[in-house]
Amino acid sequence: MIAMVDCNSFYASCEQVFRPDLWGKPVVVLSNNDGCVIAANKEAKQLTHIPMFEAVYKIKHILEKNKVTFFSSNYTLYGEMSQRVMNILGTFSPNVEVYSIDEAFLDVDGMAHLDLRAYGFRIKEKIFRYTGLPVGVGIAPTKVLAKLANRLAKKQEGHDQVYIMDTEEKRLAALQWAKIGDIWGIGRNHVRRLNAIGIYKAIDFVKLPLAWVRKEMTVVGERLWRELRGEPCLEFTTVPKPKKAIGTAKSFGQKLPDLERIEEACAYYISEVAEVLRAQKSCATYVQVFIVTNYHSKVDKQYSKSKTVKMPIPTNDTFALISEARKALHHIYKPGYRYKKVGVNLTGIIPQEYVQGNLFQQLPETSKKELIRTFDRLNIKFGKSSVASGMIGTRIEEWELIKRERSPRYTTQWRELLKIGRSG
DNA sequence: TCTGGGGTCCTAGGACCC
DNA sequence: TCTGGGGTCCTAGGACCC
Repeated sequence: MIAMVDCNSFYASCEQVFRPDLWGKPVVVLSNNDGCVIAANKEAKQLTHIPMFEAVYKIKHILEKNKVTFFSSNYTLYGEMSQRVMNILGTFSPNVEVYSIDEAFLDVDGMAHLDLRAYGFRIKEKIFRYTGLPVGVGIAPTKVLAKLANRLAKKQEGHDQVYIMDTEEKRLAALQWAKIGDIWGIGRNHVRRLNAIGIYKAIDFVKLPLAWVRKEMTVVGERLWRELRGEPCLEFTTVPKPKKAIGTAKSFGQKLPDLERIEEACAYYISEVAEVLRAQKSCATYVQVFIVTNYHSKVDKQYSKSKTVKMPIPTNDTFALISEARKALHHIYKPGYRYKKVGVNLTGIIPQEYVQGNLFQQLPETSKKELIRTFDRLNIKFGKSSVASGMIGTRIEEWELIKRERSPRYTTQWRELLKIGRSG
């Protein structure tokens, strides 16, 4: 059996933990650049039926009328709260697969002697007591069914956030209950195509011939189909695999027509991803750079282009990567457009000890590697970008994204600790 | 005027190589 | 009238997840 534990309205809940004055009140969290709504707590969802990913400026009046508190996203806080939850889960099973910032699978095999229902409640109660975060728990024979059990735990009356799918009757009842789009892995497009042939419930999906599923939904669909029938097909991976791609692409705080500012943002993003690359002790073979204009705009001319370049030798050296990325950017940049975003992507990622030089280009000598290591240590000690490539420039405020309503980083910055007591 | 970011997996076609 | 087979690399797009 596999348990799936998932935090309720995770971002909104994190914000509320530190704001008792907001308990029981509607709260939403906004995307980067405060562009749209990415999380809403139960109260906010009930109150206004706020569609997720709706542009903030379109629904601002609804938020204000209903006194909904909104926050810019504070990933430092969410990431750290997530670690606390995962640490607690580690006390419940030796095998935990962290699936996302707010979800994990627990291997519950070999715990047949336990009362799984009581076990589920213990997880829920311990996490709440230690972190203040509410979670739901679903336990079932496969990952896809555990996700479904988790959904039942939250959506059906009377389960109190814990649901155990431990019999064939319960599995069939769940499939009967679930709409096809409730299934993990079946998104908008597959729902449309399945509806078109008269499939609306999960139970109808598992009755489809496998050949149809395989042909129309590839091997991915086949795995879902089998998992829903109780046959495990998805791996359980407790040790996270090294990333195959590391990228970042953030909208600018304002539209940028000129190459100079875009170059600086590009260099900055490369510094960020190169740091992640070094932290996982890897090197990248390819660098991709892309630029886009605002595709929502009806008045602006549209343009987007990407370019991938191969590094002479796979590397994780910020300076080497910036220099190649810059060439790629020059290649695709065209004047006369208002750009909204530049993105970078490192691919062809290999462990750093596998990097091979060639006859004409030597691997970076030890002193260069030591320099980069010092670079990373300084930034850890004194904060992000304390030392950086000169290519980043000094006018970050002209392109960086906007976070007007960010909450304090309560758990990671001494200066932003929660204060309790009378002011003054 | 304002519309997110970071990922994975799969498929297919074109260019090119031998 | 007839026009290979096996492979890599790159790009692009579609689907999905949180």
